[in-house]
Amino acid sequence: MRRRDQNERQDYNVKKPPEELAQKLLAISDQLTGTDLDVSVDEIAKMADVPRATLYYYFSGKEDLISFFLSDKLHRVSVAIGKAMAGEGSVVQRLENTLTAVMEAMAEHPALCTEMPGAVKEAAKYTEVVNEAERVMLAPFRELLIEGKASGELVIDDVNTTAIALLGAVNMVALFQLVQTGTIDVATTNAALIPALINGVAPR
Amino acid sequence: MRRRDQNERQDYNVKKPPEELAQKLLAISDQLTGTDLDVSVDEIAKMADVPRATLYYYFSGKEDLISFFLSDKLHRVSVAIGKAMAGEGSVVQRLENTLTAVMEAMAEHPALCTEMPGAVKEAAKYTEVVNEAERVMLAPFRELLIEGKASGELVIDDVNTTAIALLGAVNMVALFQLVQTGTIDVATTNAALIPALINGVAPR
DNA sequence: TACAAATCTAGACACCAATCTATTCCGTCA
DNA sequence: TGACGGAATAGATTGGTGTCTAGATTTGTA
Repeated sequence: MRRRDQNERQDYNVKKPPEELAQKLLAISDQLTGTDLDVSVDEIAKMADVPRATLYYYFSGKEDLISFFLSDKLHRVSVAIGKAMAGEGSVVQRLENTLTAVMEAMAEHPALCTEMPGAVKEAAKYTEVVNEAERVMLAPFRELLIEGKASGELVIDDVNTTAIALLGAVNMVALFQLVQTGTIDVATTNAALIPALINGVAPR
Repeated sequence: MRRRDQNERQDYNVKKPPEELAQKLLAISDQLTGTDLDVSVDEIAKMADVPRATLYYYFSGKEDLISFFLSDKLHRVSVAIGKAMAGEGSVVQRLENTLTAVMEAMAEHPALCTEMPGAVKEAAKYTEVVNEAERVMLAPFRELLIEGKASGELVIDDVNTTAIALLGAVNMVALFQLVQTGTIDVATTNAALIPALINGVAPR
């Protein structure tokens, strides 16, 4: 699907979709679990009861449309994750809370864990979404790690790598759960996952 | 792209491609880094100098073709990973070696880290590949964890979840490296990643 | 209200990729 | 040797994205 190689087109949408259209689209957003390639623009148009031409009027293409959905999901979870990160408690406690919040976000919006690796892979196309994901899901980890490293509450070599590893671990575990069982059992999964991430696998 | 919903078609290839065709295909396998959607069947056909229709004669469709490539890559790395797992040293040592081997595998065959999450997501379509990935990349971790848990060399709650988390961490770190720098610096990355996974982030 | 500008939409089309269908090729065997 | 059958392939079909244009509708404003 590399049709943009020559004949460059704008990757971003010039016009912002008006509120009403945005509402209609967001209303069907949750039905789009396998958000990426399984749904045609035509289907989206039908579901939202919007002419296809209108979608192309407001969005520069399918990628832009998909980005809109993913961005929405990221926005919706950003507050919870931010709260977990900035809340009360020790750094370790907040790190645990944040891991939980991310897992909950993925449980609630499966596309976040099913599509994000694909978006990262094609970061060139999904610049916006990847940046946003970085802000919402990765930055909190990184900041906690920085804080913990500074205060001695955590022992970390490379903060950035470690943050990515944490997100990757949560993402993959969530993805497996999702594929195998259809949903994510946040409580049970986190009980197994978080200690492994915080304490490692070597005995203390 | 859901054209197979009704009118079910066989997901697997009935005929095995003859040696010559297989050779031609595997010869171009390494040029296919972004293996999944970026390459059309037509391009594969041209690269391998084979008529498109012939590919459809031997493979049940694009997915089957992609699976063929991914399986090949998995086979090629399975020995190294198996060796790391079954080699000399303590469980922790072997776990480190295995983590390194997986990272090296991804460095050598980027598709393994870029495409695997997508394949897991669509496990229904990529049954074969996912099973193979499970055997090659996940089972080694799980077995080491089981062994370590039994011997007390490791402390683990849920072996399965932890194994997935390890793979997810390696995968995501590799993916980021790949996207950001174009290659994976195995030595440097592992130096930062492995301690975090083995020892966790909390101080000892 | 009436007109103009901005916004939106229908419909047709160009293009590309995946896949199916019907044909050709070619070795074997009666 | 010629008809059968599987291997291989050319060409057509289908479905989806993205483009374009002319008209319809809404909005702003005098």
